[in-house]
Amino acid sequence: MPELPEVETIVRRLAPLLVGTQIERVDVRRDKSWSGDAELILNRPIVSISRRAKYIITQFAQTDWRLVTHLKMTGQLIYVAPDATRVGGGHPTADWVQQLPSTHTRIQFALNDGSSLFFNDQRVFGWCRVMPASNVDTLFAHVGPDIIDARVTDEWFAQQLRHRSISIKQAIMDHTLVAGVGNIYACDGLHLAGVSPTRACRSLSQAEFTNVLHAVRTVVQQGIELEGATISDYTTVDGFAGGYQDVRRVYKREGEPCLVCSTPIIRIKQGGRSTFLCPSCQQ
DNA sequence: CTTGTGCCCTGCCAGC
DNA sequence: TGCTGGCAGGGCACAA
Repeated sequence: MPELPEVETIVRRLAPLLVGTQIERVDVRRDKSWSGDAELILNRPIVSISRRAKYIITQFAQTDWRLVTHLKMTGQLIYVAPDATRVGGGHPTADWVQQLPSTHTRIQFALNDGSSLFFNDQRVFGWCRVMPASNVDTLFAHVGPDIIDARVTDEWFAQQLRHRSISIKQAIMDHTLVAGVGNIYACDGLHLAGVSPTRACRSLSQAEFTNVLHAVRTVVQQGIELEGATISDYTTVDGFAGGYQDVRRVYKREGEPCLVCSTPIIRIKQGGRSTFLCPSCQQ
């Protein structure tokens, strides 16, 4: 489940590989995963690849048309160099190369340097869209600042939530408020903060809001440093796992001991989503 | 404006 | 063994 750290990792790895190259061909293997006119972005040097919230934006020279990608839960971007080696220097095992395109490959991009980029997505929730820059602005008009953005101050964060009746967990996952936080880092952040995910926002003090904000930021930053969490489908662009899953605090650790107090982690439902918490540390 | 619900889609897995 | 129903979930449309 790619969240801000996973998408950030993908963008950091992909940018130096793709900037300056041109997309020569787009092979749409599943219509649902693509919209817009691919011709508008073909054979133009890629100028930049960036991230906003969990969206990936690719800019091309001399055009306002952008390629915007959202991986949703199971999307992957996998880069294969011209000689079919992994970016990380791993040996190109036959099975790894032959797996691409796989049954889950929805879009295949052919670059002018002979490399390929595969957009894989098991559940077909993710998408790639060609859209003008103005539509990208519209897309982000109602997306809050990234959780790691310095403009999210302690005071502003508390101000936004102080009178809300929704739970603190649902609030930090609401990307119209702050963007980039999904289930993994929301659960782990609240555990680090020692705050119950079921607490209504309006019951938190200023100190607790500050505590929660800083804790969520801490785990998100840790996720970036460890190149994301590989729990189900996420991989780095060269097909390797991230490192955050090994240090995660509560997410998908139901029944396992709390890292702080050894109480078994429990799972509850909030708004149709699973929430993991320590019933002792997070009263 | 705020909050809640259902939908999109596929593969996995527990249970029979 | 083989089938089936339930589940997972980010973002959005829509209802209340």
